[in-house]
Amino acid sequence: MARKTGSHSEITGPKIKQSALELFARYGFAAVTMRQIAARVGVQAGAIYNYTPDKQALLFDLLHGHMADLLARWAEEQVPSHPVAALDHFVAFHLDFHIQRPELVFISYMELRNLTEENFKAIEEKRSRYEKIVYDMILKGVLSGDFKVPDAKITSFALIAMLTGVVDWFREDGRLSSEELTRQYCALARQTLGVNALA
Amino acid sequence: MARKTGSHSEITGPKIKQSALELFARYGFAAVTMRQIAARVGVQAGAIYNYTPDKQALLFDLLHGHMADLLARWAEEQVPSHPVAALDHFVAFHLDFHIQRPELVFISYMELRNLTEENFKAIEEKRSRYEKIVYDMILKGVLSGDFKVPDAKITSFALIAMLTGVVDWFREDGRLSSEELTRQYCALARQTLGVNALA
DNA sequence: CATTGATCTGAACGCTGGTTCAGTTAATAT
DNA sequence: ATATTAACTGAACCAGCGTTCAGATCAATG
Repeated sequence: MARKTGSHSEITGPKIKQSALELFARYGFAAVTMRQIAARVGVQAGAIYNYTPDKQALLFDLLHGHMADLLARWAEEQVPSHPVAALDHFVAFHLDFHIQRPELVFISYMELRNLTEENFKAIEEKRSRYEKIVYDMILKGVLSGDFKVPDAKITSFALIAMLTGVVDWFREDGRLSSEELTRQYCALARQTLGVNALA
Repeated sequence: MARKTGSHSEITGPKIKQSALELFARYGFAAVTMRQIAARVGVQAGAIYNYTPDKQALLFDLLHGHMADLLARWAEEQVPSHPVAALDHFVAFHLDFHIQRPELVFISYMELRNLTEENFKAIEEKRSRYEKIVYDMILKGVLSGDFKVPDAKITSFALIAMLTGVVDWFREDGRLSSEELTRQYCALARQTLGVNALA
């Protein structure tokens, strides 16, 4: 047998990406085999090579696509000019974006070390761009006097870690709705940045 | 050749653990081979099996030892009774402990999924114990009126994520001393928990 | 209906993985 | 000195790895 009825490039291609994502997230890049991915797609291992040059490219495409998507989405956002409103807006955006893609968030942190050096640099560059967005936002609020923080750089790291850490425990069907989650974290983020804090 | 001059069980044993730790942290459990570990120790792969039943046990011992150490150290601490002082104490303890073991912290998060089910449960149980300590601390402060937080459970996760995230970027020889770091994070943690916040 | 090209199979390639073990060596005890 | 044993080597085992490719199959085209 070869080529099953109804199989198309437009179906198999995305299915491979999706299967790779799920398996990488669950077992880790190094622990996942091409045959496992193929089995999940319903195809033999060799067929994958019609869609990707190798296993490494499969990982890189996922991570690179994720970061590109993140930056593109943020670029589309209409960010309020007032620092506190901008913070709320960012918290809502960041949580929403990350909660919708827990697997991508997971492997984006976990599998960086399995990238070749040049692939790693490409991802790192995009990550830095995003961190700078947060840093600039905080710095603006500090300069305007709306935020009071010990150190803008540290706070930017702390804020990102705090928000991104949510994907480790948040479940759509859990105790909290995503709206409620956003509300709580907006309040928490304001406190962390010292909004309304005494001089 | 066999048994090199000066080789002893008391030396090779710890060296294997240390080498495994370093390699797991750098390349990931699944990507590291027994031969790599052995080479770093200066021994053949087979020799490792005089010290550990298999690769899985090597990982489990590292993770389990780490969590046991964390809980044991905390149990030794003299924690102030006042909630804000207790918070400062915890922040200092947590940062200090984690900064001194970045590799263990790293693999404790990364490699959980490479544990067998029962090994995973053993680690998870200890992790929950630690999280409960933080949760209880926060709850006490909320009840006493010293902390103002949107949700004690969420805040405990956020606080841990914020603090533990430090190992991703902190370097002993960087811009910040560890004392300075602790000071900054004590201030940040107080803000996050709403110390001195308006009703 | 015949042909073509995209899609996939199935088997193979060379290699490396974790693990085992008979045998060798060096430290210790007698 | 000799015997004993803990510590280690070196080779082997087999299963499984990523990847390749000649050939089979199906969908689409003219």
